[in-house]
Amino acid sequence: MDAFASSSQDIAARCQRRLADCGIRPTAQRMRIASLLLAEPQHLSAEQILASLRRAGARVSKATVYNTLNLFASHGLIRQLSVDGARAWFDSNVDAHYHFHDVATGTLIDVPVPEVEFSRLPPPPPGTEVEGIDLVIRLRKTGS
Amino acid sequence: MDAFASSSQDIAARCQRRLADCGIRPTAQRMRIASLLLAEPQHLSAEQILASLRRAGARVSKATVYNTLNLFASHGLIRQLSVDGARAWFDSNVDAHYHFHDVATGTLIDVPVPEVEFSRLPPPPPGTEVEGIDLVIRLRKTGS
DNA sequence: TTCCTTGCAAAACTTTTGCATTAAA
DNA sequence: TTTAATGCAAAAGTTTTGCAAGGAA
Repeated sequence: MDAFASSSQDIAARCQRRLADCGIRPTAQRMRIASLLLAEPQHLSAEQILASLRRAGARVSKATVYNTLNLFASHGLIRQLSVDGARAWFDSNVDAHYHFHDVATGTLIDVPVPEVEFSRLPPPPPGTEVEGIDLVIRLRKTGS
Repeated sequence: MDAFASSSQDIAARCQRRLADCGIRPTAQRMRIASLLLAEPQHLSAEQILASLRRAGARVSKATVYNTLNLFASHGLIRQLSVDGARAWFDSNVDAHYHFHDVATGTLIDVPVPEVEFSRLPPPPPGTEVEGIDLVIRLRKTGS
């Protein structure tokens, strides 16, 4: 089942359901942020989200954007990425996957799990277990 | 050849040589930062380095620590890591390797390249080539 | 009402920068 | 002496927080 169904008019309805499933009250701001982010798999910064909503005429504050993103992330609706130290990226695709990172442009591209296979991985240290694997394949322009 | 030889008294001498090889003037502050960082493979934040040097009685400013770390990184003497969004970590091991990351404690542990084997990797998008692979294996305490 | 959410501004943090002073070659 | 590095303080950028006001149940 795909979290990003292709029908376009009822994104709001699906967002509302997903928030309800998490016990998150669907306020106007939260719905707008969810509708933007969960419309398709993408990577957005807090600032981009704020700018996009403001451009669309929404009344949202920076604090609410951050609060909401942290709230969503804590409920597993989105995932926070640390690819460069400069700022956080919020990934609306929470299925396991990896990333290409174009260092020059900053672009992030999803890499589906089946495209990477590990034939060998180290055992986690005693007393610990693997929570997840973050794989970033850094890209540069081909020097032809 | 190991960048971290085990003789202890001449760390300074080796640092001086490594700076000279990069054409970096070996000032007092740079030597202290290099001696601390390059003494062994480790992961330190700018703040940790500053605190450690001050504790040892060195006269160093925060600006110089940052300037120096950036300078070292740009010459490939150290590597800057982005594992959590909170701050940058500076890795004195510049040989290719991966990391374990204990999310609870923040601890980073090196994973040597031979302990990971990829049997499948996606081709880089057209016009790009792989610059490097950042692999972070996130760990949590075992829930026994 | 009662509790939760929002917005604003200020604060907190990390990192960078401008500029006068100091140290290195 | 000439050039580059340092320290300090201020600035810049991102994220968090305190608190009064607003909205939902």
